[in-house]
Amino acid sequence: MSALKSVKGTYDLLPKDKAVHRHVSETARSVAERFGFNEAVTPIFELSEVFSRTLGETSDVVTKEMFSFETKGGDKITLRPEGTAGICRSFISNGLQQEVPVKHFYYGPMFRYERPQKGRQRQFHQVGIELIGVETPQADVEVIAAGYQFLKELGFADDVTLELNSLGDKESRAAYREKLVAYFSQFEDQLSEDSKNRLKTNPLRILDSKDEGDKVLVKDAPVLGECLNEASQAFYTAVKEGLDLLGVPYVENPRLVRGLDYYCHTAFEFTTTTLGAQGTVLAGGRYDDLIKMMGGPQMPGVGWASGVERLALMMGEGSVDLPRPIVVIPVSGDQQVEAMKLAHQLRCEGYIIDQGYSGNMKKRLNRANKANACAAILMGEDELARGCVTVRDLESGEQSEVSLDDLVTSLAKFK
RNA sequence: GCGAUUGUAGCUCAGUUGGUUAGAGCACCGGUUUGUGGUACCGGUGGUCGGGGGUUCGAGUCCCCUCAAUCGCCCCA
Repeated sequence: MSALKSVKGTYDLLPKDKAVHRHVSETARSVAERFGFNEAVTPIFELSEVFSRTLGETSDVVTKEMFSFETKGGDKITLRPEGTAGICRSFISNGLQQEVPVKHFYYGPMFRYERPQKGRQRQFHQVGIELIGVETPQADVEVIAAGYQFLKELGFADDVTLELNSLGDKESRAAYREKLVAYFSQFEDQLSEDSKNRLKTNPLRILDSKDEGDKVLVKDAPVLGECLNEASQAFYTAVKEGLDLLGVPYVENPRLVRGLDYYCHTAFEFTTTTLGAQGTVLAGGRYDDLIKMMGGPQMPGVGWASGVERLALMMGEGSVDLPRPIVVIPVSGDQQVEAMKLAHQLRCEGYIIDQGYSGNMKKRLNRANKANACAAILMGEDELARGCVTVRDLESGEQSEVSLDDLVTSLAKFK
């Protein structure tokens, strides 16, 4: 009880629950591949500057959520809090501008030092895709459509809402920021403490403040859309038209902003009301200046990340079954060796075979039940003498004798 | 980082205004059944009551600290 436990914000994923997580990540991989994104794996830690230089020095992720440490050689290392920075670093390191457009899918653990809650852990998992090297809205449409298809194949088409906004290009955003700061500054003393800080660090975030007082002020705040210049306007329209064309439903949310500095133009979020405060299930946007900020070439990109734990939570415990084995049971100790040999042969033929290690037949059948086995192969002295075994269908209870020569083919229905 | 709630067996929980040896269901192990599972009945293992300190003749129960989880804020997937 007071023995060892996993550290705060981490947890053990046992096979039953992992089956659900795996279904989520495999679905993502499958959809990504159909959209032309193949899996890349980057290290789960990077030099700290990979994140601090790109996420924005004032972002919460950098100021309070990074898991950082120093190596014996004095390198400052950070466990990755998100996936995009690593993919972009890898793009630069490997000279991938030669192979543009680059389309990567990733899956793996991320780390954020924050207060754990349901659907929010210190070590958690994300799947994501990044499309690098395409500056036209076609890329945004494809990326968002892939995200929608992923959620749809998990069965969440009706549980999520796609919220869409445009942050505009650099010029538009700077103009808006100025307008916004001017507006809120007149009411500075009426703003919540949090928003007073946000006014200095990230004024856009005031727009989605949950403080009631702030909400009143936000209602009359200037809207980003008004500040979009012609090019940004056209880009946004093209994205919307593309989504309409593909039948991807969305809701425009002019107050949707991003926490990380590197986003521009398209920002989107798939949200759900079923997870309490952790409503965002898949989110992303366009990051045209990120790679340049990191010291690489000017290279546009767009992508998203999605929280595996949150989606697994939505799926529900036990919503995905573990593979069902066929169990090999020697009727008495005399058939133990034969059973082991047969189990091995069938495994080599591609069957999922379980075998008990002790106990009489009753106990072994009992365990077969608990393992959710679909069939049992009973090996008794009598039938072995005839070169046969008994195959019992554990679903129906029907059983019949099968000659060892025909066994592999007659088991096919249990595969 | 801030605020609130919770913490008794592997799991879900009971445990009166502080009072002897802390209970139940499920799960697990064994038996009824020495070649046939999921049912039923019987029996058994398992707890320093999250941890530490304090008040008291006496603490699972009251107080303080600490750890963890849950909910909300910040922020985010």
